[in-house]
Amino acid sequence: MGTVTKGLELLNLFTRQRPLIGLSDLARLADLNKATCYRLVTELCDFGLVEQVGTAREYRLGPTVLRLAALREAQVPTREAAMPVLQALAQKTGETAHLSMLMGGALHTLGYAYSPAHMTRVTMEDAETLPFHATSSGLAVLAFQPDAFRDAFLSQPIPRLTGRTETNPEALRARLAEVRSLGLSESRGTFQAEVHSMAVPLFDALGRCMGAVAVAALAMRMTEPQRRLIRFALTEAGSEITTLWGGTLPADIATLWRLAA
Amino acid sequence: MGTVTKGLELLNLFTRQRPLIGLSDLARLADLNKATCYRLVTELCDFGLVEQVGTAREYRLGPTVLRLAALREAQVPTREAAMPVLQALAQKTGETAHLSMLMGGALHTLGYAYSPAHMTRVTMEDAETLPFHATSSGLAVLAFQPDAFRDAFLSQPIPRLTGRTETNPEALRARLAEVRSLGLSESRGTFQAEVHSMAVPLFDALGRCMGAVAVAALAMRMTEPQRRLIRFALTEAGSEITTLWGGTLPADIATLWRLAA
DNA sequence: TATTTCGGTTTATTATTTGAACCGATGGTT
DNA sequence: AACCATCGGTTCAAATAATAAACCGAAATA
Repeated sequence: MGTVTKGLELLNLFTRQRPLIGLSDLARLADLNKATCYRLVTELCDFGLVEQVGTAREYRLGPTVLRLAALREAQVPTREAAMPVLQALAQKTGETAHLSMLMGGALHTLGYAYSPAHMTRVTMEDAETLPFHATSSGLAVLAFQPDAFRDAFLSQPIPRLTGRTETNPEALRARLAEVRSLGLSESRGTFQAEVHSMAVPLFDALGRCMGAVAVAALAMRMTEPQRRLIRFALTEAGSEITTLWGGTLPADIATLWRLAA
Repeated sequence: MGTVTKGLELLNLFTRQRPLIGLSDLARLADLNKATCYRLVTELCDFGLVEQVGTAREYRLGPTVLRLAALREAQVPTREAAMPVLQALAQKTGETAHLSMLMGGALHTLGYAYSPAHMTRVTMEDAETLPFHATSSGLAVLAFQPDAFRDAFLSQPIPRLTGRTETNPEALRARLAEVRSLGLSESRGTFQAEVHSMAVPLFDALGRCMGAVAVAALAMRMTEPQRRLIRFALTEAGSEITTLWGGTLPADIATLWRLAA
């Protein structure tokens, strides 16, 4: 592994649950020598990707990430462009709509929109990491990745997150084949017990799957007519966002979606 | 210079004017061997900080920056917290309000707000780099940096940007002393010929200057009464944002601002 | 068709990274 | 108050990873 990667991996240790990390913790979490870790985190600090805060001298993500994000959105308005579609999707379905994207090999929440239709709803957090095997978005994306990527993921240990999480690699392989044949994925309580969701993949200009749009609802509201409605709204939103991103829907997916509608 | 820094410096080559860069260009711009550059940019790609686009295989900033920015804002709502103050400032002064922050040793635009009061206005771009010597924000921030930082900047060649730009290091040193004694800075056509602006510094919890708020107007509208109004609104906004950021206004600055009002 | 430049790869040489030991400071515990 | 563990940070010889030049086929450019 290159030194740059080692340094960048440090950034991944900062999460919503653990926003502040001291030097020793950082070294332990990253499995690095403390001196090495110090040198790396100092370089990240100099660049502003990380900053040191308060008297405890703990580290956290720095302001430079905001600048880079502003530059990125100015050039490729990924999030901004998709948000209106997401809001419309939440509106049409009366449930939580959700956009995720592959970032550095993992799937992360890019944005979401709620519907005021019900007093109970599935809530989301930006930048959250989504497990490939236990979410509809994860399945939708994993199904359309190159074989090598899928194989690499399925050969790792797969954690059970709820009583219904599928953890058998071969069973998952079958589910992914099914997702490919439908152009659409579902999860039923496999990530959070009371949540059912449906998702469709999103594609870039080269036909690579880059992310997913999903609708998540409390299990009890996922009736058959509601699922039909969601399926229709989802495929529509999937087409729109793919287009907005300058992507092209693979012909077979387009056909599948037309049939589903 | 560490390898991580070398890799991160590549990120700084992507700007609003030059969002896409090919491998050879990247190597030339960074003054690196092509093989070295390739290895570095590949590592950035793997992490998603950079992505390769289209058939020309050019590189641009990647989606991971969005995820990091979301995490950062969730923990430290720097931008989000300051935006309402900025909007109020634009409203009160009838001119463009502008927030900048030190990021990795350079000053960058973090946000801005326009006023509808006039049909002509100073326009801004997010993430733009602001020269320390030629903008009111730059002077406000530079004035309150540690001596080593200021000396390092002033010992570099200082570019002339307009006919009125001050480029003499000693003259600049005098201006910075003046800014310190007023707690406020001004620029008159030193960055863009027709723009006058005023700025105040912002401080963090340890009393370090982290950025600036500014109001920028067309030169012809910067009358003396207007400057008084702006001075008052700016110091108010500076106090508010410093507080929102969890910072503390140095006692002497607080006194200077009270006198100015 | 000839030539340059492109993105990417290979290799021995070289310079950087690494990790154990160490430092003074801090903060509980006895 | 003495003790002990742990903190952030530093040092330096040993080990490893980064580097640069030459090279490749493909694609522009002439």
